[in-house]
Amino acid sequence: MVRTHRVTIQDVAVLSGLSICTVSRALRNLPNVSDKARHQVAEAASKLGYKPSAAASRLAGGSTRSVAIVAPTATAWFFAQTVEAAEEVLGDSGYDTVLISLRNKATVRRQFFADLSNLAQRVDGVLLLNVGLAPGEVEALVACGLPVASVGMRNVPWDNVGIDDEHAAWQATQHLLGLGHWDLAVLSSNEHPVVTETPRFRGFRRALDEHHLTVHPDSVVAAGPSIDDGRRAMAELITRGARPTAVFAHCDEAAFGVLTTLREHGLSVPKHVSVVGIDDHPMSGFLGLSTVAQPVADQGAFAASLLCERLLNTETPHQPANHLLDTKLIERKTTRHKR
Amino acid sequence: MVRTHRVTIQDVAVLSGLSICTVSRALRNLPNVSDKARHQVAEAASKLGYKPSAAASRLAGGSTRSVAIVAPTATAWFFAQTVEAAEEVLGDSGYDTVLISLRNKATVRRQFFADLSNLAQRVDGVLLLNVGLAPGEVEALVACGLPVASVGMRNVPWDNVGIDDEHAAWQATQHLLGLGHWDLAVLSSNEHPVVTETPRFRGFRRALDEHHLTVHPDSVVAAGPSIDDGRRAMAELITRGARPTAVFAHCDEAAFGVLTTLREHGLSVPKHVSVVGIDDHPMSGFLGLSTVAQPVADQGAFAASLLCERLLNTETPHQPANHLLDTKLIERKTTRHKR
DNA sequence: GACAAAATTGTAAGCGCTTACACTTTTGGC
DNA sequence: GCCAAAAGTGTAAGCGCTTACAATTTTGTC
Repeated sequence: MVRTHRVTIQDVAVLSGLSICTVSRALRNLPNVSDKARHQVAEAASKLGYKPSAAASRLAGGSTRSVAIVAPTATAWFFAQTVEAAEEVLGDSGYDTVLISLRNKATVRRQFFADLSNLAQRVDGVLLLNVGLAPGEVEALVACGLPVASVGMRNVPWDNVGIDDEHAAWQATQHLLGLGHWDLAVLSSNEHPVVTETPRFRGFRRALDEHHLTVHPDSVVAAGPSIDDGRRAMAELITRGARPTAVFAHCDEAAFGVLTTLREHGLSVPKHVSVVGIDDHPMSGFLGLSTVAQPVADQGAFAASLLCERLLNTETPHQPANHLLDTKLIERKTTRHKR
Repeated sequence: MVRTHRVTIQDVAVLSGLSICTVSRALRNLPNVSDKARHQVAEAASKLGYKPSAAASRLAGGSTRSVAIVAPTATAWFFAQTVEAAEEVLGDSGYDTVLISLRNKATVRRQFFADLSNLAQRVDGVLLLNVGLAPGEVEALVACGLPVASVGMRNVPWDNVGIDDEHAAWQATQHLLGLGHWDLAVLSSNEHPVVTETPRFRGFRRALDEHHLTVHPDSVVAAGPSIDDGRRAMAELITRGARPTAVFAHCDEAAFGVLTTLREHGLSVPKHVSVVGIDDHPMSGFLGLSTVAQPVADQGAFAASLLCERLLNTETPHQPANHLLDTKLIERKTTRHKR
């Protein structure tokens, strides 16, 4: 195949008999272009198979036609689902998806925030997935000027889609308490600097409060959203001497890990210990894991569409909204009455 | 925060007392720059916190500093793992990762190949993950001029990292046959147009051949790499009236789905049916799934590093190599002797 | 030292697009 | 029909970088 010269806006201009400038405006649907011109341009462009150069467009002050998706880790089930759903929506709107995984590492995370100004010239917007923000980071994000949208975040000055995490955790915990358990352990997300300040932890605590129970520090353990982290966390709990009759894991994968460790220690579920998670992972049904179901792909797709909207009308002022999707407790076989 | 003017190469040139051109060369480690100049440039650049503009660099014929990772689907465990591992390596080499999921859809897939020339101007290279190639697609890829590397592919004119799929499938099947099973069913990847021509299917068939057994078409079913696909595939098998005493699934997630359906139908594993997969997914241990373990993240990281090497020396001619990593049969509890 | 060759550095012309501004044409009110 | 306002179109100046090629300096040889 011969390396044919790339089709530029110039070619379109010549073929349509108009100036580059008019072509540029027509292509981007800007005002002040006659219908006739628009038509000619559209025809010429499609005939030539013209695709604007992202680099040139960007350099001249236009858009990069790409957005960054930032996730605490890309391997967890929840993130793989939301990323793919978001990627689809973005792709349909003509945006490339630049994946940035923080790999659950503080250093990577710091690097990301330090490089924001740099990021700002490579993408048009940012989609944050459950990225726990430290003080000042919201400001840094806003300051870099990129439109932002997020999944699973709180009190942020941009559009967010999520579930009511506190409520979901409350549902799970309340379920356990309703079954007569009062010696509970909790796996809390390790993504936040302060484990006991995540919304899910708060929901857990609130449920205990309502039953006049208090949280024992030894029953709280941090875990990432993975099976291995769940395993380790439960093992840690046991090492500490905690012998809860029920465990609430902040996500199903962590709950799977908990099940694994419990079995390794000869503790049977739900006979000795009840376990509940959040997510409704495809394996949860098979394993009989009781959980609080949440729509996952929907969150990614929804947040991506909100971001696209922002990207389309950068000018229009906009009141950021927080969209909460429903969660539902699904009782299965890993939870039962305390004997 | 004040929107300060971006630091350009011009600023570095002025501060270092050299010309833009020399700075450009020094920054890219090109020859014909004195050590002294290199030093001054490096110092000035770091003092100003200079980062080259990807757009300008690209437009002027330089690189985009980003590569595309293309996966048949981004949600499967294997791909989430390899993508993250590759993203890390690429990131460390200064490349952004553009994620492209084919979403297991023929239309998306076709679109991707049709848009290759377009892709070529947005990224510097492509990392293909188990993308089944139709005739002509290899040529299309080569023609677009982008350096390519891949994971899990065969007979391709670029660097590849993978396992010996045929052998892995043979290992799994041989294990089943060795246990006395002769009525086998197989879940084969649906990603290829011809299900019975995937390497894993060939390994399956070869093992049968060696035992003078033949493959019955009703015992072959297509499935994607997901639990749900595995469920459906096994259900389909049962609907067809197949009553195999052992099932080989092309990946662990599909095997999980098989387990699910079997239980729904009152068939117990391994009493009635033996099941074996490939992967060694973190859940497989817990579920007792017999499987052929493969290094997963390693493949993504390795392929990414090979691609980076290609990217560094585009000029140097290069003999593409196929790197095969080892696999290992892990016998657990879902396989046992046929009664 | 003189001079050619080699090494280093600078000049300037783009890369393909956006956009301020100038210019031309159309529209509409009287 | 006339004229100002509105609408449409074109000109040209960059955006920040790469890269021929020209200009300059350094090196090495006799």
